[in-house]
Amino acid sequence: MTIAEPTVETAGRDRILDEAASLFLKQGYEAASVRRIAEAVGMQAASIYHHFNSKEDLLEVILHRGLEVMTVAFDDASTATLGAPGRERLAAHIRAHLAALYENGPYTATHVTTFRTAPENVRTTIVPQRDAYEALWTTLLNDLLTSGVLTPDTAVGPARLMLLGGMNASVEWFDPQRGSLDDLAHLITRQTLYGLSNPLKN
Amino acid sequence: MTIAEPTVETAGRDRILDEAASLFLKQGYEAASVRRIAEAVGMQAASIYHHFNSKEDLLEVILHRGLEVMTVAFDDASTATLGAPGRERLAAHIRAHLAALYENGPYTATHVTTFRTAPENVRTTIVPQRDAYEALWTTLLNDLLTSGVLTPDTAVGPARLMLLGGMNASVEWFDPQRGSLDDLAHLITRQTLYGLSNPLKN
DNA sequence: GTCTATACCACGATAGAC
DNA sequence: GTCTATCGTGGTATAGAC
Repeated sequence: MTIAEPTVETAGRDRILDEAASLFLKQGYEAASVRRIAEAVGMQAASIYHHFNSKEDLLEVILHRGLEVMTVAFDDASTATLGAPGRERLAAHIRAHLAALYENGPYTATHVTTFRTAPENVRTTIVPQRDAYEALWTTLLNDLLTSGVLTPDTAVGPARLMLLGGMNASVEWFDPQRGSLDDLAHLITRQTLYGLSNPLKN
Repeated sequence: MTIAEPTVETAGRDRILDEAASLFLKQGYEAASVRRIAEAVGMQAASIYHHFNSKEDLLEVILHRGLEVMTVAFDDASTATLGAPGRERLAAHIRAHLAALYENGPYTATHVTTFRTAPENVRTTIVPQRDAYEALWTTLLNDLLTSGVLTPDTAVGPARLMLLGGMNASVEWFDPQRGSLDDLAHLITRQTLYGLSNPLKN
């Protein structure tokens, strides 16, 4: 075999990122030590520093990747529902955000749970990409408002914060091993659009 | 003055709890050191250990107090709306939970943000009280379902998780200094009951 | 009840061999 | 690219004077 093996050159690096993100998600950034991360990967703590300059650097890469997963999912949902009715477009984007949280590694869930208390310089670096993701949602909701899908008196800003907050909060209780992601997406879409009130008693 | 001064004997202790809860809220439990907490109080780190056995002990007391604040607020809302219509009762309890988060010290907000990654033995100690608070909400929502305020096909379990999750997630963006708590409560109540959908286009 | 002094340990990170 | 060995720091916590 003289043909080069199709090895992914970042395999070792990605392995570290996977384990680190999982531990940051479960224990929090400060509580997860570099030694413990290295143990999970199966190497010595010092070896981590061949791939990353610092523990903060590790977190920064993970937070960026979490946002990248969300953003790609959002864009995919957008192209997949280009001419579709407003309610379907919203449903697809909700489903996409939840898929980012539960189906593409721990990066997005880790982002969502660790960003608020991350070291300030790390947060500062992440903010622009984060603003860009939120702007995507603002644009989507504004479109739905303009096209009459949402009530005219909808405050788009708070609505976006509530919707994203509610989805992200599901990491506290939703277990993708036990529940169906489609069911969760359907539930959130329905509750967001129509609420819990009994329409017969309005 | 031979009459005893009405001093609160736990003032020093409460002072420590206040500063510790604030720092746990802002930086997370692990990142906030005992030395830093002591500095905020204006004493030496060693003095903290006259009032608490350990840093974990400090966290445990704070988490318990956070739940106590929530529970008292819930019960007050219950007695205040005893004979009231279902929608008003729901509105009052939503407002009460948000008041616990933003108006009675940092305890409830700290509980909500640090419980998930708290050391396991601490979490275990807290769980029963936490379950009791969630049971209060389950009972309330079941009442509203039985009395026809909520759609008959409402899944009370997920509805409770979504509602509490959405309210708790507001700690990431709501600033009680800048926004009105009544407005927030009204917004969440309205969105929970009726959703964002334009009723004219249903 | 608060202080000074300090024990002891785990942390992030580096040096340098292989 | 991973290892062993180690450095320096800051962490929780304790001892004992005042």
